[in-house]
Amino acid sequence: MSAIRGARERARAEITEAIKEEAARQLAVQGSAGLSLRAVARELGMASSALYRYFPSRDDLLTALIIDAYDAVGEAAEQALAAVDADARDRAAAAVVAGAAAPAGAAPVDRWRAVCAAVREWAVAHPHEYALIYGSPVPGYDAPQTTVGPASRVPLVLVSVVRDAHAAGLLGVPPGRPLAEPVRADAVRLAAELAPELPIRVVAAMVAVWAQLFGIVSFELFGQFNRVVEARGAFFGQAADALAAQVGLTAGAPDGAPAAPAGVLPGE
Amino acid sequence: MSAIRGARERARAEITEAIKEEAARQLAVQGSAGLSLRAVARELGMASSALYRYFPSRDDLLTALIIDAYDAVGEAAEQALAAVDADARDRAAAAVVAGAAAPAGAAPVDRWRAVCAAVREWAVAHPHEYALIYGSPVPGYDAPQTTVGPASRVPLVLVSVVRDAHAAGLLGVPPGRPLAEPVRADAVRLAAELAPELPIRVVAAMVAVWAQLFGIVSFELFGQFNRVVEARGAFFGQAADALAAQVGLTAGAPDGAPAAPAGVLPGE
DNA sequence: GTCTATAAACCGATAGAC
DNA sequence: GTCTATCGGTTTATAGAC
Repeated sequence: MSAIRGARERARAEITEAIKEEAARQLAVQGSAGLSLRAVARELGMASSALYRYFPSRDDLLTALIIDAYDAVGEAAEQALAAVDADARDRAAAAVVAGAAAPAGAAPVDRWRAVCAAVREWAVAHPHEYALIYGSPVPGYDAPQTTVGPASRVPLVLVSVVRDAHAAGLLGVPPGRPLAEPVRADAVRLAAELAPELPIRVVAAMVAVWAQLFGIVSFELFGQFNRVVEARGAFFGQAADALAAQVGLTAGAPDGAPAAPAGVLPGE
Repeated sequence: MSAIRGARERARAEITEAIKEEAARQLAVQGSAGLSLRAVARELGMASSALYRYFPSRDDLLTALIIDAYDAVGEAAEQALAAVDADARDRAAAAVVAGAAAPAGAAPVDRWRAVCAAVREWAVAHPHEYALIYGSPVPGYDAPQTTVGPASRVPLVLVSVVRDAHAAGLLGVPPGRPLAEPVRADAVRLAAELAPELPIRVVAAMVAVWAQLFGIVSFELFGQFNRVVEARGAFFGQAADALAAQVGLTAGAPDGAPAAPAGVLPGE
């Protein structure tokens, strides 16, 4: 009895997944405004009315797709961070055999770069899902509160990189003038929510950098770089480095000295 | 005879304008994908088929709207620059009476700020036109070559601010590491096209800054700043200052001296 | 140049049989 | 849970009268 309910739920989950997959495929050619329940049903060989057993309305399907997209890019960012750390630990272990320093993650700037690159790579690989979450709002659609959790995964990864750097004493002071008071107030509130130990200036800089990062990705994906920037990956890597500097992550030593040579992404 | 042709053409131009106006109004509630020739006709009290005498297809109407939007934001930027210069000249003239220096435009950073603010203000005032040109690409629509001229008005204004600063010896060296080779190649090509006298690093930085500027505007307009940034205008102003520093515009002195509180990175 | 009429589609959502 | 049938709308685009 719980067995047949299990099977039923499994079947339901499978069909739900198939619907979302087909919907995502349609998103890729029609855009979010062209997503049609009927077309999805047609392609899946079901009656359009059957879909309503899985998604009570078109907007609910859209919400599911949006959450999936946020989760996908968030997971890409998290995994990229884990991967760059694992890689660094491997190297460190090899060095320890030769008699060197302690185990740790990768250098802050390398972690930052890895996360940024992962976001861009996910976006390039899934341009329509990207447009769904970071492009023009879908007209007539209001994102429910359930999307904010998944939406904050990428920013949280970026924050964690900066927090770790700060904890390790590897975070400098971001450049720029003192914060205007209302800006400071926003940053204070954000800092209290997600990183109380970080300097307020750093928090404020992170918000700006967060928007700027996606600005570059959006310009590439939405065609603004056509006939302007050809070396997209290298350009992005350079920009990511500059963004790191803006939040106080320096390329080299704790405080001052600049370190490594030119900065192109490993994946490029 | 040429009189009646003149009248006819005037009437035609007026109706064309009315169509575009109504279409823009619809864009504001439906989004670009929901723009419908029939609805425009209905609202204008004409038969839908009559519109085809003015725009051969829906895409042509869309193209006209896109060009208008690019022109509008470009003009806003140009006028803001002219206004800030005029204002500075007024003040200078008043000072001359008191026996001070020669006439000139405003300070480079102020000009930069004015242009950035004008772009944002136009975007906030015309969110749907903004989304049309800087948001997700309209599915199934390919922008014709005729849009690239109007599209480059804003970047050209930004370039002119930097060029003037450079000519006046008021441009510093942008912070950051040396350019990776493919990025340099893009920047060299762009520099040859639109500002041969500018240092390559500055040109490269300008491209990044251009994308970042619109990244901030897009995040604000597309809802990513909801419940995150409340002091939108002040935040944007601060970010615009940081972007100015990235292209080498410093807040203060002519040449080297980092006049303002920490204009450039410590590592550079 | 504007109209009516029409073609040939499409859509979200619901009712009710099975 | 899936189906058929249907309601009540929508669209782009064209034909042909005036």
